[in-house]
Amino acid sequence: MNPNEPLDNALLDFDLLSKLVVGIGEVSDITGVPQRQIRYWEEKGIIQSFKEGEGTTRKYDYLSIKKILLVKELLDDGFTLDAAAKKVEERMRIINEVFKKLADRSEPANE
DNA sequence: GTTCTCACA
DNA sequence: TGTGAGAA
Repeated sequence: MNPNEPLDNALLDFDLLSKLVVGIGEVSDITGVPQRQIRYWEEKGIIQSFKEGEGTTRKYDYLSIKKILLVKELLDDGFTLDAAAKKVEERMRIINEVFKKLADRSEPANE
């Protein structure tokens, strides 16, 4: 973990992460958070998922997974869901900005 | 495999 | 706040 973050590596990660879409089962396996808990948090509104097309199963993208991971850490730090939700929202704001920039770089209109 | 609701601690 | 079980 160097203090400087090479954008080249970030671009590779972004391409991979942006395509990462999994169900609640995968998310629970990756994050280590039980499905009930994930649904529970979503029920509280601290995280949100999306249905793909007319499907019923929840789909989680990297941002959602990141949120779940963040909430998990926050809760472990002694925060409540409400407190964690606030911090998560602020964090997501920054992450969204970075992703937007990454997306812009990842889609060069021309060589 | 997933979803939901009811109930309990 | 988080989990159990049953049912679809």
